[in-house]
This record gives sequence, C-alpha cells and structure tokens, in this order.
Amino acid sequence: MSATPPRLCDGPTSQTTVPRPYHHGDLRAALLQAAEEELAERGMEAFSLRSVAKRAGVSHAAPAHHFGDAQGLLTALAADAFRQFLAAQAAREAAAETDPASQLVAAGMGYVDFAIARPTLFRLMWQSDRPDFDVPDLGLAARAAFQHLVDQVAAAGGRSTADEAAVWALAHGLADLLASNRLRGVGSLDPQARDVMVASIIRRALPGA
Amino acid sequence: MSATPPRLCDGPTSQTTVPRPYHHGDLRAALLQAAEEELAERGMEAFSLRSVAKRAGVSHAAPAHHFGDAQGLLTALAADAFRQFLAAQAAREAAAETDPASQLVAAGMGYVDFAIARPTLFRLMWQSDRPDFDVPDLGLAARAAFQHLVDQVAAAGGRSTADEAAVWALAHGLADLLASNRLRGVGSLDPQARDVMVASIIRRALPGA
DNA sequence: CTCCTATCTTGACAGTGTAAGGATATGGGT
DNA sequence: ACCCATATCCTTACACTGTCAAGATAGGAG
Repeated sequence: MSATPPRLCDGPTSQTTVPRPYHHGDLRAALLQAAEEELAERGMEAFSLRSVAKRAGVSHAAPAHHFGDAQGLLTALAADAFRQFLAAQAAREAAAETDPASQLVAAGMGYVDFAIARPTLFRLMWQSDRPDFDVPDLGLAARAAFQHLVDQVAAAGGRSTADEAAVWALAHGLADLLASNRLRGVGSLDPQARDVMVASIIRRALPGA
Repeated sequence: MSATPPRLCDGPTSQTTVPRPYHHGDLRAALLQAAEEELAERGMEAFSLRSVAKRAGVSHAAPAHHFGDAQGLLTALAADAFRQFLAAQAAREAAAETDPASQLVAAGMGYVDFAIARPTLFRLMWQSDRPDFDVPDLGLAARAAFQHLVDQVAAAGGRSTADEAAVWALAHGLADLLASNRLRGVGSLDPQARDVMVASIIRRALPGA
C-alpha cells in the first residue's frame, strides 16, 4: 500500500492522466490514513484538508461527504487512535505477570509504547484542540482509555485521588516528553534498556511504595 | 489614492471614530498581550494574525514589522512564557525551606503553578509546533527552564538518568493534565489542599525515595 | 428500462498569511 | 526654519484554505 491505488481500470488507459475511478471504494479509510501521513510529515500546523484529499487522489471537497469538515476528520482519527492506544496497553498486560502491580506497570508501559511508536497520533489525542471530544465516538473512546489506568490503580491497592493522579501523571509525563523527543537520556536507549528504565520509573508512583 | 481613511487626530477627538494615532507607541508589547488574549479566548486552532492585529487596533500587516510572521509572534510569546515559567519556580523556591529536597519539590510546584495559572501559555510552550525553538531567544529560554529542574534533581542527590526523568515526567505530567483540566480530582481542590497533594505526589519521584 | 441514493467533482466565496510598495511620524543635521 | 533618513504603519495583491451549492457519475432496486 504505497502509492495511490489505481483501481478499477474498466476503461482502457486512453487518457493521458491515469483514469481515476469516480468511486474510490474505501475513501473513508484512505482519507484517515492519508491524514495521519500528512500529520506525520508536515505537522499539525500545516495540516490541510486539501492536502489530505490530494494525497488520497481525490478532489478537495470529497472528504466532506465522509467527515463533514476538517474537525470531523481529525475527530474520527483521534477516536481510532484512542482505540489503538488502549490496545497497546492491553498488549503489554497480556505479556506481563498477572498480579495487580505488574499489570499496572504494564499498562503504563503500553501508554509509553504508543507515544513512542505513534507520536503523531499521541499529540493529536492529547495536545490538540481540533478533535471534538463531545462527539460520542471520540468521547467514549477517550474516557475508556484513561479510565483503564484508573481501574488498574484501584486494583493495585490505590485508594486516594493522589494515587490515581501520581500514576497517571507519571505515565503521561513520560509519554509526552518521549513523544516530543525531549527526554534524550531515555529515548535514545535501545528498546530493552528503555523498557527496564520506564518500568522502574513508573513503579515509583505505585500506591504504597 | 483610494477612499481616504478617517485619520489624523489633529483636533482632539473631533471625529466620530476613535482617532488612532499612526504610531502606536509600544505596539510590540500590545501585540504580545493581544496574542495571549486571543489564544485564551479562541484557542490555538482559531489563532489568526489578523485577529490579533484587529484586537490591538492596528492593520493586519502591522505585526510583520515587529515579528516577521505569525510564527515569529508565537515564538516571541513562548520565549516570554518560558521566562515567566522559570520565575514561577523561583517564587516557590524562595518561599520554601532551603534544603535541596524542599527546593526540588518547590520547583515542581512552581512548574504546576504556572500550568494552572496560565494554561494557554503552557500549551503554547509544550503542546504546539508553531513556536520555532531554533530561534536563540526561545531556545535558550526553554533550555534554561527545564535545565533548572535537572539541576535541582542533582542537588537533591539524583545520580541517574532515571532520577531526572522521573521528577521531570511527574511534574510535567501533573502540569499538563491540570492545564488541560483532565485531573478533576486534583484541579477542583482549593489552592491549599491542592498544594499539599501536589507536593506529596512530586515527592514520590524524589531520588532515593 | 427508469429512478433513487450515495458518492465524487466542479465552481464559488470569505477568510488567512505574507510580500511589495506607499504613507506617515520622529528626529538629526544644516 | 528647512530637509531628509529612518522606523513605523497602511494599502494592495496573491496564493492558499475551509466550506457551501449544484452538477456529474456509478450501482442497485423496482
């Protein structure tokens, strides 16, 4: 899935330009992918609906039918991101010991994993006011994502608001600074060494430590 | 040679429109303040150079002479913000005990203070790609600001990269979540109770704890 | 076959950032 | 007193953006 998929060439390529089929087939998914690529390459500031449409090989107004406006596209992209974010935490938990403390540390590591692997989406989720969190699809996904960490804290024996805040803030701060590449001392480690250090840092916030 | 604009207050307030003097006097500072107000009221997404100029009562191209372009204005605003940010930490330190651990906790609380008091500037500093950190004025101010926390960690006995990362990540995560109003359990406390809780949370990351 | 609907295109409009050049004040030199 | 050099601010213009309105196109239901 590299370049624009020239699909459905019913008509023989008689035109000088590659004949673009009128109906894309799965434009919605293609636009979401193009949007993430645009964000990664050109940044949130330079993000433009028209660039996304051009990248998907489609007219500048085509996204409107699927997402309404630019905010709608970014809202849908952020909702998908929160679901992947939760999946990253679940992946760490599945590979960890089953005791509550280990599960909590694993969730935090998944939180950080996602921020390092998909910094563009992480910034869209937490550091942009363009997605509309009042849209149920995004609001529910977001609440589910960080409620998960709160639940893990409670399971690990956390009782106070301070316990929740400490774990969340530490995981979030690590993730944020790493996604922005501002923690060179940690971010430049190889993955294994980084895992060890991240785990040891997250453990500092554990309730009753 | 077009429709001559109503200008030039030779007579004192004789015109119906408020006579705008051709030379503002301190347009640069006025633009910085207007920019912060615009950001606070309408958000980073809706930020526009023209709106800032209109708020300062000046033509849409007047900012160019002082800041070059929109990025230049936001860069200058961010640089000022980092200096105020550092001042907030210094204020807390001056009011704290002089032992290294107390000074470190005080710095972290100043970090959080600023995020709560000026969330708009905090987000500009850490969550926007519009300021240009390659401009020396901003780059130096930013490095000085977070280097300060690292120095405090070392003074308090921190030896490892993990110590630095833990303290910075915890303070930054707290500040970020509070600036975005996502830690209701902490953010809704009265200032004194919040201070106590923030201090207790930051202490968890202290080296050797 | 006809018609309906979803999808995509084209064309238009207001608003934006920025560059180029003109207008205006301030102050220093004569 | 006059004149001009400079900094400051304005006007105009252009390319680009998001969004709306209306038309074109495909695929399927009847």
